[in-house]
Amino acid sequence: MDQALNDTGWRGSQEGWLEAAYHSLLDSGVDSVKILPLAKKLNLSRTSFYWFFKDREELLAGLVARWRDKNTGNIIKQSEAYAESLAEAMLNVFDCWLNNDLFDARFEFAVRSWALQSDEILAEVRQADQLRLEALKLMFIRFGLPEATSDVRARTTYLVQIGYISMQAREELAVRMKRIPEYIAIYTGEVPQQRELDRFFSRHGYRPG
Amino acid sequence: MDQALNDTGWRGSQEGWLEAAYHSLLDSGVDSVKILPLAKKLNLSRTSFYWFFKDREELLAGLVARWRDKNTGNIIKQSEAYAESLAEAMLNVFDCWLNNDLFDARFEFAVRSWALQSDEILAEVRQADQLRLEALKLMFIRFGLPEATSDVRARTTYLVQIGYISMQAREELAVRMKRIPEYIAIYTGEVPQQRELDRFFSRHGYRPG
DNA sequence: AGAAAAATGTACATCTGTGTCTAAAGTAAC
DNA sequence: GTTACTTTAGACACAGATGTACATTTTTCT
Repeated sequence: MDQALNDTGWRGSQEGWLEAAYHSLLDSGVDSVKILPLAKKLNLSRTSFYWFFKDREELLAGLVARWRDKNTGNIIKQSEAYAESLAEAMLNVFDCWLNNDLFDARFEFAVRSWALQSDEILAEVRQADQLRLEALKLMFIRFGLPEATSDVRARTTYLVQIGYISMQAREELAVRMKRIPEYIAIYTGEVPQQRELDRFFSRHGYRPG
Repeated sequence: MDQALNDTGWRGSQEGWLEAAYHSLLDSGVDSVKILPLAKKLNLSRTSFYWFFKDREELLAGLVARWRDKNTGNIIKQSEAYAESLAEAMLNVFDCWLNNDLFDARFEFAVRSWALQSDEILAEVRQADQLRLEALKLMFIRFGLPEATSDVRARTTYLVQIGYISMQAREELAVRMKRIPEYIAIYTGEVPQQRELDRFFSRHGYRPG
């Protein structure tokens, strides 16, 4: 049987197994990340896995590292991006929710579900939450809101998104975009200017109409 | 070995297995709901399970039924409860988030995580979300808000809570209560009156100060 | 071409879980 | 107390997963 080879000239690789594990995690949760099924998907012998990883634990650790590297960091970065108004700053953060390269929502949900059965993962998730909330709160404070208000608004912003992820909704871009101005109004208390919205829409390839 | 007996004079029962399954689900997710481990916890033979349930599937179906009966319904009921102002109506809904008898947050999260690996459960969750959002939206409309605004505010209210659940935070009642007035202000656009807050605090056994 | 390294595959031992069949024990009713 | 019914547990067959040992193939380097 012909097999696709990678750069190295070999069929398997650490990356290959990790990638397969990632997809399995997103589709069906941690408990589906098992070596035997992954081997079947990859058309490889189960045991060749052990050449790249010590054991299943090491594979799972690789997944966590991947999540941490990708999702934590971009929210913080976006919350610190340049903006002339709070509404514009908020729209910068919203980039995360619409651009999968900045924030991988399905990955996020899978890891949070995983936290249910692992204290180690729960600790990771809690730390991520704290860092992200802190960054958002600072954004509100930077635009002059009082501390208590900033705290609750940061929570609202963040939790709505985590909740949305948890709903596992699959909605059209247009549907989500139509709600954006209202969300901005609720979160920031100020109505976004048309040019701010236009800039936002355009960078997400959306044409209102 | 002495064994606790139930009303019927027997050690096991459908309820007993279901209750054990429920706790296992909440603690560690669906995949932990296995007959063998449950039997160990209950100090019963694994096989006596099959006297009460056809198979594992039937046990899981029992869990879903329990979730549907408990969590879906109370949000709707609270959103329809009598209130003189939107802020007061909102506080009625908030009862759910603070009273475990009205809304079981951990159960909710466990079921949502379960939905990741089962299309059947995903459909259940989606239906529940739709019903709850619709009820909240109607509440806003009842108090005179425009439709689009009502929709997004209903989402905000609901999603913040789902997000909060997904954070799996364990916070003091006092910490959560301090944020309540801010949340009400964000969600409804109006500041709650002191007597409304006092009524709310008192029914949750909280004394500010 | 031959040697070394990298990767794969087969066989084996073990563990955890499911579900069925059957014998035994416990409970209630007469 | 005997009988009927309910519940429990032991034995068996089977499936899927993990990890190790060892032989084999494939690629790279010289």
